[in-house]
Amino acid sequence: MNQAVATDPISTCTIPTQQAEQLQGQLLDIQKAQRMAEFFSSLGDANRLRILSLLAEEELCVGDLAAIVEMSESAVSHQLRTLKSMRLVSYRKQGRHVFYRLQDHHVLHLYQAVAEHLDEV
Amino acid sequence: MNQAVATDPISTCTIPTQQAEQLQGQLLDIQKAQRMAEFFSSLGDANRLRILSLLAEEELCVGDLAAIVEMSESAVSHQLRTLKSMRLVSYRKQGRHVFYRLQDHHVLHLYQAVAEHLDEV
DNA sequence: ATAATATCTGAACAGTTATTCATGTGTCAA
DNA sequence: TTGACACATGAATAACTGTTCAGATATTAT
Repeated sequence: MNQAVATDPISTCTIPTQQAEQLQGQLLDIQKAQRMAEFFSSLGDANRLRILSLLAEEELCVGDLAAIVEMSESAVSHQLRTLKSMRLVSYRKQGRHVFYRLQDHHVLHLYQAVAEHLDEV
Repeated sequence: MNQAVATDPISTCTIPTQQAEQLQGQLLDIQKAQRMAEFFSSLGDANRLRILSLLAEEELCVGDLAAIVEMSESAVSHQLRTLKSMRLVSYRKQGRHVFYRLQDHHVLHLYQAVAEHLDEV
């Protein structure tokens, strides 16, 4: 149905229009770009990274996390919420405690890769 | 000199204080956490990712980038500025054009890793 | 029940960020 | 020189984000 939509010609300055159109095909589509951006953003906060650095060692409850990173329990809870929504952490409830842990080690590898990358420079 | 600073005892709820102190040693220090957060944040914007996805293919000037991603040249220039400050892209000037390219392929690998990670779920 | 503990939640506020707009700089062509 | 083009920059505005605060929920102990 909506194939061959006549879009405006791309007004380029150095490359031919045809090449520009081809590159537009390579272009990361907006929705995926948005999802990736949200993922990276979820790692784009120092306190969330600090929390993750602890959870990389062992599972911890909110109160202990808060005590160790020296943040309010509320602030930690809010941050865990966003980490949870990005599936970076999961949790189990035990009595009145909630223990959080890394959801998988993909994240840890990413974290380590960037840590090393920044040391290089 | 400033070793053995007597800090307040950590008031934990489930783990012993001693363990909490040990974990505090494992904790990502604030300055490094901040640098890592800035790095991840620089990837935390859909338009910047889209720009990077093009530069992953080939070097491009600002005007062509703007035309392909359909943003104003000013907006693209601002974004390139932050990518440049994070050493994600570099550039060369040629006449009145400025050609940007990925600074290294570390970034590309990171980008690809996350792209795949998000496809998994 | 009541109180204390552990966590979560929503509103509010401050700080940050991305875009637009107007303007400035540098390069090329006529 | 003049004008057009490519890009950069600063200010302003709107949207977003992280924290605090007050209060809600749920669990355990008394």
